[in-house]
Amino acid sequence: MRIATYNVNGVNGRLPVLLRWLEEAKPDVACLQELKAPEEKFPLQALKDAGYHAIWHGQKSWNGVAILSRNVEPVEICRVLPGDSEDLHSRYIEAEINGIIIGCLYLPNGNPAPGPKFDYKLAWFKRLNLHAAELIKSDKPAVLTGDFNVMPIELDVYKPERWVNDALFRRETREAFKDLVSQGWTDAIRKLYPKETIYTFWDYFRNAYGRDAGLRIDHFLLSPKLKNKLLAAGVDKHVRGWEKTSDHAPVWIELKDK
DNA sequence: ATGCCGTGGAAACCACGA
Repeated sequence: MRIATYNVNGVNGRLPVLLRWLEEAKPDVACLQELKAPEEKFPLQALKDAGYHAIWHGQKSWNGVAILSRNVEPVEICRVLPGDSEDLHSRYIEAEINGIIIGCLYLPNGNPAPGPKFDYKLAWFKRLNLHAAELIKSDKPAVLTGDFNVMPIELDVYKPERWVNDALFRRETREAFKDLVSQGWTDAIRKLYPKETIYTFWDYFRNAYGRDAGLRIDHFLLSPKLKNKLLAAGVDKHVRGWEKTSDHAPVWIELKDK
C-alpha cells in the first residue's frame, strides 16, 4: 500500500499538475494540504474520473485538507483536530482506509515569531500531540502525515544558521516535534535515510529548486504497529520542476500489505 | 537578510505562505 502526501498550494489552480502526478505515481492514498478552496469548490468529479474517492475539509482562500483513496472509500473519523472549538481553520482530517488510521494535517506556519501566529502554532502542536498520544494508546496501525511546517534537525535545512529564529525551526517548534515522535512514532524518511539530505519544499524565488536550497517539512509518522511494515519511502522531486507546480513536492511511503 | 513568486479573493491591491 502506497500512501502519499502533497501540499498542492491551491487544488484548483494545481489541478492539471495534481492529475498528472496521480496518473504517474498512482498512490493508493493521497493526503492533500492547502486546498485553498471552499467546501463546494473541491474538484471531486475530476478526481473521481482519475479513479479516486475523496473526503475533504475546505475553507475559503486558505488551508484545506483532503484524503484521496483509490478503489476504496475512506471512512471519515473526524475533520477537526480535537481540543479547541474556537479554531475554525481546516487543518486536519482523519480516515480509516484498509484498517489503517490516516491523519492528514496542515500544521500552522507560525511566522512571524514570536507573536500571536507563533502562539497559535504551538497551541495547535500541543493539541496534535494530545491527539497523537490517543492514537498511540489505541494501539491501532496509524499514520500521521502532511505539512508539519517543521524541519526536525539541521540536516533538513539547506542553511540552518539562517533559520534559527524562524517559526519552522525555532527551538520550541523542534522540541514539540521531538516530543511527538518520542511518543512512539517513527519518522519514515529518517528511518530509511538517517544521514541523507532530503527536501520536500523549495521556495519559488531565487531559483531555490535549481540551487537545491530546500527544506524537509512534509513528514510521515508511523505508529508502532506500522514501523516494521515500511518497505520504501521517497520524494517525487521531479514534480517540483513541472510548469505551474506547487512549491512542495509529493512525499510517499510504501507499506507491506500483510 | 529579504515573500524577490504564487494563489485566491476582492477589487485592480491585499493577505498569506515558509
